[in-house]
Amino acid sequence: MTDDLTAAPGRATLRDVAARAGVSMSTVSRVLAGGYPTAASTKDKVLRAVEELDYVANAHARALAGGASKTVAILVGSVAIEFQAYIAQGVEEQATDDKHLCLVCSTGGDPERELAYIQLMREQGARAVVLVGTVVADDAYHARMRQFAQALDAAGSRLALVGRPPLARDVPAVVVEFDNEGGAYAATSHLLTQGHERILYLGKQPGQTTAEGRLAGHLRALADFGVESDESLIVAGEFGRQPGYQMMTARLEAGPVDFTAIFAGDDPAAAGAIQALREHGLRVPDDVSMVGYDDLAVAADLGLTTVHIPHEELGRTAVRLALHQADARGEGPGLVHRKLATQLIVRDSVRPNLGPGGRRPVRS
Amino acid sequence: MTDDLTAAPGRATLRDVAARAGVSMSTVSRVLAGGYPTAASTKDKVLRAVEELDYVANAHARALAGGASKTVAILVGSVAIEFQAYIAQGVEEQATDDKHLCLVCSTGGDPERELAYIQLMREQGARAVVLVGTVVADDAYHARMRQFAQALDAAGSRLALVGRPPLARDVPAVVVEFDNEGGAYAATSHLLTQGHERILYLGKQPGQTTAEGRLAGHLRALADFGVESDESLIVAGEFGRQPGYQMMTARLEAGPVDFTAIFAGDDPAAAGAIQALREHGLRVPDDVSMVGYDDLAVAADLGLTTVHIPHEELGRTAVRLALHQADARGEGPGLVHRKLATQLIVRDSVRPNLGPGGRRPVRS
DNA sequence: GCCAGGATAGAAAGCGCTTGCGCAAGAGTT
DNA sequence: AACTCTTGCGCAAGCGCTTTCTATCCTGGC
Repeated sequence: MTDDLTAAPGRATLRDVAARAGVSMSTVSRVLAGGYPTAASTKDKVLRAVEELDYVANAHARALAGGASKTVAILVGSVAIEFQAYIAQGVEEQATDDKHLCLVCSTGGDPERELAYIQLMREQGARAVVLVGTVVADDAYHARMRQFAQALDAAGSRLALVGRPPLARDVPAVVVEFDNEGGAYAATSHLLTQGHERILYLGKQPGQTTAEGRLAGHLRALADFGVESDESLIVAGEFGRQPGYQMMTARLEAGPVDFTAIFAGDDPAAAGAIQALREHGLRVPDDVSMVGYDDLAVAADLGLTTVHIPHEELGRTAVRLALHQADARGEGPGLVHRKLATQLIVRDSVRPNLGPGGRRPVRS
Repeated sequence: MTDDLTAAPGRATLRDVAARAGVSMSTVSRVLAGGYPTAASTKDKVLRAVEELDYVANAHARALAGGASKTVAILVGSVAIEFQAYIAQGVEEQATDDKHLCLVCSTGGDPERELAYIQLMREQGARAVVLVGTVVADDAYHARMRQFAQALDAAGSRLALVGRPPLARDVPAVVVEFDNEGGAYAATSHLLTQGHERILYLGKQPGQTTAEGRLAGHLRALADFGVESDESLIVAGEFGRQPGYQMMTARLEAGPVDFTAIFAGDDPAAAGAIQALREHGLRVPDDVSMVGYDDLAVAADLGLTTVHIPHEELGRTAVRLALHQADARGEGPGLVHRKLATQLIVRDSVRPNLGPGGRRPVRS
């Protein structure tokens, strides 16, 4: 029915097209590539032959002969993790805009697999390899990563780290971070401005740069507003819904509600905390105010005030920088470092604190 | 510091390794490929040379010479759409399990781009191309898609459709659907069993097979329980949070609350509807019961009773079937069709209806 | 009218790797 | 002791495409 042209078994090659069009392979190649003077009649014949044979170029042969391969790879823990999916989306878009193909690999958060994939991407000749998400990094991992960065660079490719700290100043790589400290400062400032002084911080994780940045911003805001920080108001735990729920539950069962607001390390943790609060008869924001971080879908659903991270822009920036390293002025030899701003998104999870011990906004 | 081995500019080739190891290229190739008798000493020399030169194979050359390319492609509307991300995750996992690389492309829901990408995947020699998500399909689109399926098949590749109806019985492709009708039947039955008879259905979309299946299941349940269906209880509109909010708001403002439960076409729509209800002073499940569909994260957050779709399994099944077509018995010539079961997930958004006009459960 | 130079197109040399084929040797076979 | 199998490895032929390097032919300029 529709197969009048897929006559030949297998797949037509450049040679077949050339034969059919009655020209040389070089000519066909040039017509297809463009940018070379070709007689209209010849071009016609070639195009017709291509059509008739349903010719499809072999990308591998092309890459082999032509050199560059035009692919960008992104290694995520999982695309099913919203945060990483957004970044992947940005990477994919920018790659497409730059006429590159996007290879996505899930590492499952396993450093071993991540390293293995980088190697694989080297084989693929990926022009850029962007790494997203957290992995526990020991020294061996760091060393190999440095080596990879070097190797990729030597091969005209580039390693890009998103949301991770730079490996070192002398390692050629693109690093795109977002402002954890600044966003947290804004969030806590918002709470303080609304009269909250006893703010519970959920999600302290020593050694995890993202978490550390947020806590630092929180503490700096406290200090700037002249509010003493209270160790008992900082609870350690991971990010995520489940941990958030557990941290909150534990805190509620361990003692009194001696805080009027909560700053959850990320939105999912906030969601979990909200559930825990509800189970203890506490409502947000009626009884307790809450702010989160990341601005994921759940934040919108819950009406949660949070800190927006320009996820897609992070991804886009990473590949843009990696692909056009010429435009990018680095800090160290080859190191290009960017930090994107975050932004406070005010919704309905914070209420002014007017109760006993509370006070009106410090300024305006 | 760590670059004692990346001495050579550019990248070491098989030839370099062979020279360094003092053997022929063929030998190196065989050692690396394995599955060929090789003297231990030779193998040692080769491996050492590989190490010393930091040799990385050229995947393109390998694909060109060896034949197969070992990549699987997935075309989604956007990985930032949770539903599709889950499926992509499944595809990625199965591809990895089968030693394939996974190429992810976002079409933005544009049929044109989708078609263009399929062509590109043909060039890449992808072993399978899985299509996810909805696109408006006109006849021309259908015709070209059929042609692509045919062409991919002829090239030893395979087209896989996830969550879409088959193109035709005679088109070689893998089709993996999930049971919309059955899931909806279960959801509505659940509502009916809880004594709800006046159920508002949100999201009628003629011509959209997914939506049609769900509505059909809903109606069949109604019929089986001897409840007359009421046209006024079926509101047309798209899936998604925004449409859900709007459908609900419009309904609420247009007339009385003459229903005790709501069946939202998908979870986001349910979330939107819940917000609209709240804005009108109605609470779920206190005032109105609600069920959704898809079992996305928001359903867990909202405690929404919904229908679970085995997203990842859909993706995995698609590539499994596409890659091992031998195991798969088809319906038509080359058509492999699977329909995965869905499952009702009961949470806290449905309350028995005991009010006037309500009645105790029909059975049990 | 003759030549420089642009427009066109072909021949051929690879890109880096896999593999069929052939050739040594050492290991078994009668 | 002559002979057939393995085992181990090198040779060389491509895989399908891009890209110099050339070879024509045609045009205008002086």
